[in-house]
Amino acid sequence: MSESAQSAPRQAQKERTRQAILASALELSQEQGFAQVSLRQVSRHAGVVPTAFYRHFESMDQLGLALVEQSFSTLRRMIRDAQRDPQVFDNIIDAAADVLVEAVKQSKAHFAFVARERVGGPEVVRTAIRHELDLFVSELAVVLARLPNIENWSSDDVQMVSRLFVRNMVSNAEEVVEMPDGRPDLEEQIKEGARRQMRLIVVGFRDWRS
Amino acid sequence: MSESAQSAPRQAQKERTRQAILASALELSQEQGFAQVSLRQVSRHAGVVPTAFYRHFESMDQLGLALVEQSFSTLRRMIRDAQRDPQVFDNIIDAAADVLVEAVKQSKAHFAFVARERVGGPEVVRTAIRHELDLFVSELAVVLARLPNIENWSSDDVQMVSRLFVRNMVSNAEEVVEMPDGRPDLEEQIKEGARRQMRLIVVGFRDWRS
DNA sequence: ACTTTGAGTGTACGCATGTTCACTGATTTC
DNA sequence: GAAATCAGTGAACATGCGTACACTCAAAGT
Repeated sequence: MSESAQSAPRQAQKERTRQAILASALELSQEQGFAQVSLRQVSRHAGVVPTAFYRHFESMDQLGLALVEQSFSTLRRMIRDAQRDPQVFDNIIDAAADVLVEAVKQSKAHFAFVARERVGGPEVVRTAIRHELDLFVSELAVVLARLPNIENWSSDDVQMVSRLFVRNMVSNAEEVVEMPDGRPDLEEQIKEGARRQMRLIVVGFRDWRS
Repeated sequence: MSESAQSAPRQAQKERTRQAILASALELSQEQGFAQVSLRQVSRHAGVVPTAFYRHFESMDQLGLALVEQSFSTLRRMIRDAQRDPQVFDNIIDAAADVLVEAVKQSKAHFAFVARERVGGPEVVRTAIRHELDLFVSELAVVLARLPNIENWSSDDVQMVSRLFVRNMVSNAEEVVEMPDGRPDLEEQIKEGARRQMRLIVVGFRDWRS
């Protein structure tokens, strides 16, 4: 390597290439789905020869798993931030809707990846995503269980609400992702939809348990 | 053609081959997703030489669209039958849960196809599925609007409930599809989950509108 | 009877793919 | 400053792909 970053320490340059490969795979996946992206396409797009790919990932499957990890670390940061937000205690629903739409907007590509590959990806990737989503449901349940109106619910009920919330999140992420660019009005509409659906879940639950 | 069906009338034999191609594509899609299935794989599996494929479909995309059509005709038959069932008037929710699980079990492959290719398929297929699902939401809304407890709701509300029901149907179809074979206990669990979620939607809606 | 039609065949082509191997040369290690 | 390391190179391969083309030979049309 002599032109793009001459004096980069070796490890840093390697990491940069690794990120270029990850970013390329993520971008190419958006157009055709991860499973249709070839090792050569990714390498080409990352500005690297196909054989160099193997210095970073054993196979395309491993690349896929790395993308799953990256995507969920984004998601986890989102829930951790939301937990610190005092507004969440007053009004989970509006907060969640805001956070969701904002997070999806910020890292659209990662959400798109999860939504798409959850059902459409190679089997190892699908399995990994399912596992991460299950974990995420449990983590969200912990957050929800601390909330004022919920603290005396059974843990099964909390788990179910959490599952419904996550399912909703995935559905709405799908919608935001499939949304044509430059239509912020639609985005507001989706956010409003998400809000109403979450309210529905909470209201329905409260009434049914009484 | 001389061995497999010597004296078949020409048109009938053609139709039979066409169905073999459709069935092959459906089966192969389950393992790898439709987009990874090649024209040659389908032809091979259908017992036909690759070039013969073109006598039936212009391209793999067209095959995909034919599968979408086939899948939704299954779905439509299901809703039409359910509409005749008097039980539906008494208890939409249990009826819907039964019908859903039963229908999915009967034509698992078609539901799997829709659930998978809705987000993971080639763009033309995705678009077609979205369109069909939108239509289906509207059709279901018509059915729902006739129901006793719903007849005085606004049509917007009915449309939204219908959308939530269909979203739920897709989600649950995904679960049934991803379900390991020979575990009827899980199936009952999914059915119960679907029932609870639909009840949630109806209860939530009723209470919020008052 | 004889001609036309058209579903299915077989060969052949150019192209993209995943993986192999021996290599280069700057950075790191000593 | 010599030696070792290792990210990235470039040529070569076998394989599977979509499609073009000329073909066969029963069934359908006359």
